Amino acid sequence: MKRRVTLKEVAEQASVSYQTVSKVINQKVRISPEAEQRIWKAVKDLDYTPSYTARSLRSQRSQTIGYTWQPSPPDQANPILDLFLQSMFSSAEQKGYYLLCFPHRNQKKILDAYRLLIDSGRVDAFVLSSVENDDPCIQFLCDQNFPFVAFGRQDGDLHFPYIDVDGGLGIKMAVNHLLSLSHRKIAILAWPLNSRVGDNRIEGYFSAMNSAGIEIHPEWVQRGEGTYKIGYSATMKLLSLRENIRPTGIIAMNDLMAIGAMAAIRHSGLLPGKDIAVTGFDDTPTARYLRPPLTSLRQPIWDIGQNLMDRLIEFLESGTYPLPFEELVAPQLIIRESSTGLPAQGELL
Amino acid sequence: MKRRVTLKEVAEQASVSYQTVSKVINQKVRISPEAEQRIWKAVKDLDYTPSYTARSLRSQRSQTIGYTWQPSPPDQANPILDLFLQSMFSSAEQKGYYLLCFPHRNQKKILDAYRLLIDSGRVDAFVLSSVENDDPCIQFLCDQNFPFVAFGRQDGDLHFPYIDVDGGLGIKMAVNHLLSLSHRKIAILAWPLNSRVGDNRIEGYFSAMNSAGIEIHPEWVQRGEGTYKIGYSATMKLLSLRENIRPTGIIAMNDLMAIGAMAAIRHSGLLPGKDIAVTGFDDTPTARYLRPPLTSLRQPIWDIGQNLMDRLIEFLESGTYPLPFEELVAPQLIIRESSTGLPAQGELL
DNA sequence: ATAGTAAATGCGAACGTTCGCATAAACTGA
DNA sequence: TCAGTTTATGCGAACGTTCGCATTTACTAT
Repeated sequence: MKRRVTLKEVAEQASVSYQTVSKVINQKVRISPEAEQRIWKAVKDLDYTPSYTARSLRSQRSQTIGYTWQPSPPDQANPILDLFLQSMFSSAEQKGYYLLCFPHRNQKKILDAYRLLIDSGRVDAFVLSSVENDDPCIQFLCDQNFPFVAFGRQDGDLHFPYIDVDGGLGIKMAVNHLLSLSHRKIAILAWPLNSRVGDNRIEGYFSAMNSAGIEIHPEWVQRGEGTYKIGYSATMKLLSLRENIRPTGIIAMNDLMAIGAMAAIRHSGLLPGKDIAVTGFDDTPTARYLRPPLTSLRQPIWDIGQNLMDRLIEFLESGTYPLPFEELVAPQLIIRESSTGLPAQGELL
Repeated sequence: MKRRVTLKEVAEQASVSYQTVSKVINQKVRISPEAEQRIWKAVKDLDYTPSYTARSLRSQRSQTIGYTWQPSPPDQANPILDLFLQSMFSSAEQKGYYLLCFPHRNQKKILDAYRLLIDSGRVDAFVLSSVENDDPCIQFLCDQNFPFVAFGRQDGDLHFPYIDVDGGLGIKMAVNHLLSLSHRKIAILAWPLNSRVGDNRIEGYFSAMNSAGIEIHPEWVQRGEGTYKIGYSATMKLLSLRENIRPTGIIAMNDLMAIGAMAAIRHSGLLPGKDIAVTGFDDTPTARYLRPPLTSLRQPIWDIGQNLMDRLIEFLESGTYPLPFEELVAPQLIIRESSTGLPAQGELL
């Protein structure tokens, strides 16, 4: 490991004061062309790289953005957040920022982690994802007036810059899709009460069904954790309803529940897609490889990550957030055989 | 945003010099109990947190580890690396280190990124993954004598600390599994020539087949990128072989190719699992939800990430790597219906 | 020519630590 | 009791920058 090249050495080589070199490098001052020439040459010859540490000690900025996310259980990896990460990187890198990732254990410890990162001056801002109502982190960062952007919104009085996917709209699209295929008895596999994301999404179901003038039978709303198991058992319940209210279409709030639903349908001697239409949410990589391939809602994750990062950096450098301060984007319905019963065009062989 | 609390303020409050406070905090010195008491009280009262930046400027260490990985294409997310990341975080956090992630574009730019991170003093070490032969990053870091550990090995003279999964052993396990099910004509969907990982894995195929005294028909070795499409088309070729050499078992080097293989088998009017046994590699989350569920090789990613990180930090703090310097770990064969034709015990409903 | 302004560069200080050495105080043992 | 040793604390410097102000030099306009 070679020794570090400092400003002073560059200055000596270029026969100017080291402070002048600093100014030239940061383009803080106009200087005679010859001197500038000399300085850049010296920088290049010596292969000088500014010390990040010294720079941020002096300027009190770390050029680093903190990010944490819910680790998904090993057997249930979250490809969406993987993509989200990548998109943020690619955006941050171009502007000369780095991402500092740290793990997310229980809610109590996470606040300490934020505090430490802020107090020790390691990060200039945060990105949050998987925002829920009453998320203490949001409250904390707002209180501290520390810069951040969020992937996900929150009900309530707090105002902060976010981008979120309009889950209600997404579900509405799925319901309308089934309606257009002449389904009338449509059930939903929803999340437990009082989840912000879940509430948004189910609202879309109510609204779409209402618009179509369909009365929702209470049994059609099944709630539970978004697991395969719940999807399976809830669907079994639905299929055991008496014939005149037994659903012919099932909307699941994520792909995993939809997969469970399809298994339940098959085990009941029915064909998912043909006899009962199923849709998921997230369009996980698995969706297209299922039998039948799963109709699902895809979120524009890449754009969201890039946008969030761009806005955050814009704020850090200019002091104001670009508009829109809050934004809701629409997911895209990817139609496959699990809802139509027909192989989709251009899909896998 | 409140102003930063510094050592000097703590010192004043505790009526000692600020350097003494520093020493107490870092446990560099013994001091009278009363003074120590006062100092800790002041630290707590003022809610003092050392400035990370100042600290690392002075001590020339950043307590930060750099990590980069190949961004997987959006439609083909890599849940394995997601898990790998998490395991490293959880290990690093406990020791007070952070992970700085940065994206991985083309090979040329990545070297510049390493250089910048090193020269600007932002990281103390790196973790590499997806190591290939002749990886220029490894060469570079070895040349610079900059600390790093790798997930993956390399053929050649370079010595560096790594952990790798024994892919050859994994494939051997899969082949032996099929042999034990009385398959004799076993084909392999392999990667293009001259991929280190691919070469290791196919070696296991050759070796297992040899040990069983089976002569490998050249057509049984199909090569191509590890995509669904290649898996599909290669399997179509295999199925069109004349009956006496048409394989009854197919080993794929990743799950995606195995999925393509199963689709090809089904489209040929055969049943994967029953008529033709198929195995994959990686045990992606998708594997268990396929029809039939896919037999696959699972890598102990979590342990690997933790181990690598522990060893790296150990090195940073003590100056020597704990043994073993190089380690090969075995994957685990997860047996499901795609190879046996029978529903596995304890699997999904 | 001469004050007045603009442009080019230098200088000292500061950011908040850690580190080694110096010093003062207290304690040992004959 | 006094040199010798240990223990507790303080002090100055350094890490490599950036920043604002001071200074010098050159240039304009009367």
